[in-house]
Parts: sequence; structure tokens; C-alpha cells
Amino acid sequence: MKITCIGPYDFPLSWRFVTSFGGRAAEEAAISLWWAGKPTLVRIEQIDRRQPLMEIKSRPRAVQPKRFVEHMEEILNAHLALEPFYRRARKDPVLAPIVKAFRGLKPFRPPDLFQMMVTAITEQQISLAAARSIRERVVARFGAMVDDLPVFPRPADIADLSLNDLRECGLSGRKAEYIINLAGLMESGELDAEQWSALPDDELISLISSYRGFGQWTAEYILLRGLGRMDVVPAADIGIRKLIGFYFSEGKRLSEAEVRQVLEEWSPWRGLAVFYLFADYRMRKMGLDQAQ
DNA sequence: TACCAGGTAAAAA
DNA sequence: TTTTTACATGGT
Repeated sequence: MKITCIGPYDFPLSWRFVTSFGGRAAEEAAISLWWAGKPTLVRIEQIDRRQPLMEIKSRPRAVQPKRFVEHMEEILNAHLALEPFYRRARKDPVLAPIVKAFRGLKPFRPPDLFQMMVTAITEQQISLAAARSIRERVVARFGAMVDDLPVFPRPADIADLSLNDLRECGLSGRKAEYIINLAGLMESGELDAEQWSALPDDELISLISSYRGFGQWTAEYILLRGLGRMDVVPAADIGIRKLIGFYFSEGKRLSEAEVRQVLEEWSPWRGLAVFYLFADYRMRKMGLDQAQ
């Protein structure tokens, strides 16, 4: 089963980037997700590094294969066109060397929206390391496993839990409420993301912000990371305020308004620009510059 | 030890 | 209306 993507796409580089955040350190690219009600492992390989063609090595047999390929295309951001952004970036002294070094790097999207939304809630206010540690406990207790890989719980796995079930994983009582409430909304169909794709960024941010526990930062974070809306930036984000300051303002931490101002010129790829800056910052920090 | 880390809603002023 | 506070864990 093959997926044709819009190139350039350096899949091994993109995979190394996501795995550099810890957790799994697998050589082989594998994604775990729910498909047709079962925890499922999907192995992915780029057939030829020079071509944007991925092969799904293992997959659920005969269950909506067409829909499955579409889903994988979303996860891999297969249809994201980097070249127009690169043309713009080459005119910028900061981004030019970065897009050259990381040519073909694409962000991956989480396999489902519930996972993304819960992840965003866990990452409110506390460090990413603390948030991950909490999430791992939630997944270990309420999720599933497939071939030693954890699968994030579904709304149905969470909706009927008690607050204490989640608090025991290290979540605050407030966040436990948000997550159980969210699970219930998704279970009942009251929150239906099918209609989200028709909405422009600003309207979708307003809609998501109307749910309890989801402020502007969280909504923007979900649009960028979860939905692949590459022009959106959660500019209030403490990490992004430092990141943009590092590259464009002599290292000082910027305000949200200053971040928005600096990034204005990168529309319609503001979020993608931030992703590349972050990739560079991270790889630089890790001393792992594998871009060559 | 204390403080900061990819915020938010609710209470207090 | 605007400002302040409580909240959870992990790293330094």
C-alpha cells in the first residue's frame, strides 16, 4: 500500500525529529493508532529517499483501505507543499540556511483529535517533560498496547472515569475535569470535528475556545499541530516567545504581541516557519545536526 | 529549596 | 471590569 506525497519529503529526517523528543527510540518508523476498533500498528518506509513515496509495510487488512490511506496522508502531512515556503525562506538570512539544512522535514500529526486535544491540555502551564510523564501514566492505565507500543485511549475509554482516576495519574483536578468533559462531548457527538475542515482558522479557534479548558493558546496549538494549519501560531506560548526572541531579537524573551508582529511577514506559513526554527534550535541544542 | 515550565477558569478586588 | 490565585509534575 503506497502513499504519494507532495515533495520534497525527507521521511527519515522527519521521523528522527519526532523521536528526538524521547519516548520511543525506534529505528524503524512505526505509528500506533486505533483502526476499526482495534489497536493497530503501522510501519512506514520511504521507498526511495529522492522521491516522496511512502510504503505502508504493515496495516489493518481489508478494513476501509481507501479511508485508511487518507488517514495516513493526514498523519504524514502528505499534501503539505514545502516548496512555496522554501522560496520565501531563501530570501531571509535566518531561515535560508535552516530550510537548506532541513530540506524535506515535515511535521507529523497525531493519529486522532482526542489524543491531540488531551495532549494540549496536559501541556498547559507545566513543562513538556512533566506533561509527558503524566500522559504516559494515563496511556499505561487507560490506553492499549500493540507490539510494545502504547496506543492512546479513546474518548470512550475516558468518558466514564472518575476525577480521581485521572488525578492519580498526576493531572490536576481541573485538567481531569476538562479531559473527562471532552471525552463525553466526543462520545455523544456533541463535539464533531467533521465540520471543522470547512471553517477558517480564526473561526475554528473561536469554536474550540468555547469548550471548557480550551483557551486561545490551546486552540491555536491544536490547529497547528493537530490539524496541520500551517499559518497558525500560539504566540503566547512561552517556548515560542523565547524561540522567536532567540532568532530575531538578540535572545530576549518577547511578548505575545511582539511574536505576532515578527511573524506577520511569514504568512501564510507562520506556523511552518516556527516549526523549522524549532527544529533548528532543537537539533542545535542536541548537537545532533544530522541534516548535512 | 525555590522557581520555572509551550495556561485556564474562577475567585477576589 | 480587571487582577489575583490555585493547580499538577519534573528539571535545575
